[in-house]
Amino acid sequence: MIFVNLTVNVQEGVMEVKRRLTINDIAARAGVSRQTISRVMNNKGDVSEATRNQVLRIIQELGYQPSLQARSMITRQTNTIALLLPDITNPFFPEIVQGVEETLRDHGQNVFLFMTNEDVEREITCIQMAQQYNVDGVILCSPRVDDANLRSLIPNMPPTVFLNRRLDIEGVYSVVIDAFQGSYDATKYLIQNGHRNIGIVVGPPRSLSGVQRLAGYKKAMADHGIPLKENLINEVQQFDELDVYKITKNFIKNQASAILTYNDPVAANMVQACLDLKLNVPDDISIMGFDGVSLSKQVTPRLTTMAVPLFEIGVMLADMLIKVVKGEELIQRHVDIYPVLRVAQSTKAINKLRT
Amino acid sequence: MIFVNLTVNVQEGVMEVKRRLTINDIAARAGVSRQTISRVMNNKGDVSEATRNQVLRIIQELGYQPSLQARSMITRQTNTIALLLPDITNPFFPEIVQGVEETLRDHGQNVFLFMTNEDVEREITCIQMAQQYNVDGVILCSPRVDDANLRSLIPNMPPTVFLNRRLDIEGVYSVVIDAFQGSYDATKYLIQNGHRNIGIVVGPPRSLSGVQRLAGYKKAMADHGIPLKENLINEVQQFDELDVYKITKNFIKNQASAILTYNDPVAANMVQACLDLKLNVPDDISIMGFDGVSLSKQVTPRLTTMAVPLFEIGVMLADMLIKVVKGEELIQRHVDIYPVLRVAQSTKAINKLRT
DNA sequence: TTGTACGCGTTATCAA
DNA sequence: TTGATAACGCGTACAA
Repeated sequence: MIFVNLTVNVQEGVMEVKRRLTINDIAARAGVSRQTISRVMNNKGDVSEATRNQVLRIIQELGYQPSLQARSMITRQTNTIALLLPDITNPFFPEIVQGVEETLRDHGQNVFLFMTNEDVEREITCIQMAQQYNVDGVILCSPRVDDANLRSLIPNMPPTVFLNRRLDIEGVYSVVIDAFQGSYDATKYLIQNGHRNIGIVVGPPRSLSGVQRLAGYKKAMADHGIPLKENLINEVQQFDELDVYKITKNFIKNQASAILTYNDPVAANMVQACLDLKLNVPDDISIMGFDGVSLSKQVTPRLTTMAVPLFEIGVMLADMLIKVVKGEELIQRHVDIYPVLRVAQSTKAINKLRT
Repeated sequence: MIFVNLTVNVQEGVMEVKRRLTINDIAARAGVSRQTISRVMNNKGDVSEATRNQVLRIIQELGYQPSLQARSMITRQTNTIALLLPDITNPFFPEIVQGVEETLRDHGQNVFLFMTNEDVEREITCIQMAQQYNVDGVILCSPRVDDANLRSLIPNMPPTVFLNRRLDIEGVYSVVIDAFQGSYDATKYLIQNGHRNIGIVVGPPRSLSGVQRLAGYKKAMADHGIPLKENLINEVQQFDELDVYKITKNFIKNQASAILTYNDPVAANMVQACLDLKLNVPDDISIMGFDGVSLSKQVTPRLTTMAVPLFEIGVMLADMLIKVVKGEELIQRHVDIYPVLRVAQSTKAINKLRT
């Protein structure tokens, strides 16, 4: 948006107007046609060395910047992608965004950021917005269980890569953190460290990963012959209604020796709740986080957690999308990410005799 | 990007092609001219109720979505703003982004996200990108001290609101957190709680707020008649070279009873360093954070910090920009934000006898 | 109330 | 090697 000043005659007299500097201005100044300018800028077609230098000099001098909108009307590419996520204040996302942004930048793509607040209506609105802006692709994270809505949108969507949602539809791609496996491994780790009364907090049944986590937990318990206790399974109905103190007390009342949470912030809050209730972590109770965000290393005790390579996930999402947009064949349409156990200070082996 | 299927005759026979559905398709289908469609979509001009309904039905049915690029070529508004920040993984930013995004959304504006990594080159590139996309406005956070570069860019920039940088130039707006006052108040609080050996970590001299923090600290010390000790002032030369353990040890060696940090993550790390060094916080040493991000409430002990209303700052930035973009007069071109002391558990009054 | 003609800034096609 | 012309999808001024 580099401007040129013009004096214009209007009824009232003379006026100074700012107008965007266009390719025509450069052409006029250089005494050549628009075409030549275009050719120089895009390195397409033959231009004599003399004209090229002349044109480049003028572009430089006047500070001309082409309008990407006008360009994309012709090329049918906007070099923009839409990144939809529920909530950037969830520490799960910033690193992913970082990975996405850096990778896309390297490929000349820019990012439209949409925040959907876990709201389906809004999600649809955002997708439509993205479509109206003619984005080249979409990276979409909507961690809820209602494929139906999404499926109906997909046929009309630009190339899309999903995070944490696997849809087996032609032309749909995804990176999915294996919450089942993560939860299974976490539970197994606790069991192997002598815990039998293992509590678990999971998100609402609407949450895709919540369902999988619970399944992983149950499978691990079953595989080790430990009967489930309903009062050690705490399903939060709404994320924003999570009352950590209440459920912590509840777990304690039911003699949990270890608790599995669904992310590090919840684990951190639970550690505080325990301390406030005069319980030592991990001596009296073990608490596990999930995701391995930086917070998990900043709290005391440092959280034992199932670490996920967030930045790399962002890079993958972007890389996959770039390939699809470019029309390259993707070898893997779906990538599974396995969380890795990272043992720190918030969990502890207990006396096997304790039940 | 809602498509229409076309059968096209090509040399080899017949081919199926997807093409974007345009206003012309709707017009043809409805048996009216494009203009009528346009009028309906934008609620401009008179359209008979019958035609309007007819048109709306067809739009709905075919799922037509206008191209915002084409539209903005005419209207000269893209309804997009660029948000430039150094690093979204810094917990200072997500809440601000949230505030910005929600507010802009309410005004029909969408967000281009650019991450600059504290790199001047990249910052300039991003600004140019934003210009090429014809964004309506820019929200820019570049917390470094080199106004010169920026000043030369400003004349050609779309309306811009700065975060944490005040430039007294006509048509430039800003929201600035008063790091001087914040640091002054933090220091004063510690002094009033009996501390005299107060250490401070500040960012590199290139960092705008770093300079101000140091000034605030020095002023508070001077105002209370406490002589400065050079070895209690620790200027980090590069943010990424920050070695919290080393400086913590150094502070301890120099008998600091309290330490001022420049943000909550650093404070959290320092707390851990102290614990690892067998010092209790706050009994042996008081540590203060800055910003009051959620981390400050999640660590143990909870951090005493200078809280800043991050979400609201995002809202302000967006509100100001919206007004400027709409050509409304801004009463306040600059807004100062004063950090508020939030006392928690990481600081403590000490025996006045101790030096 | 509706339609015609033009322009926005760029690239693609073809001819010179 | 270069230029004229059309096209992209839409909105606006004006005419019908």
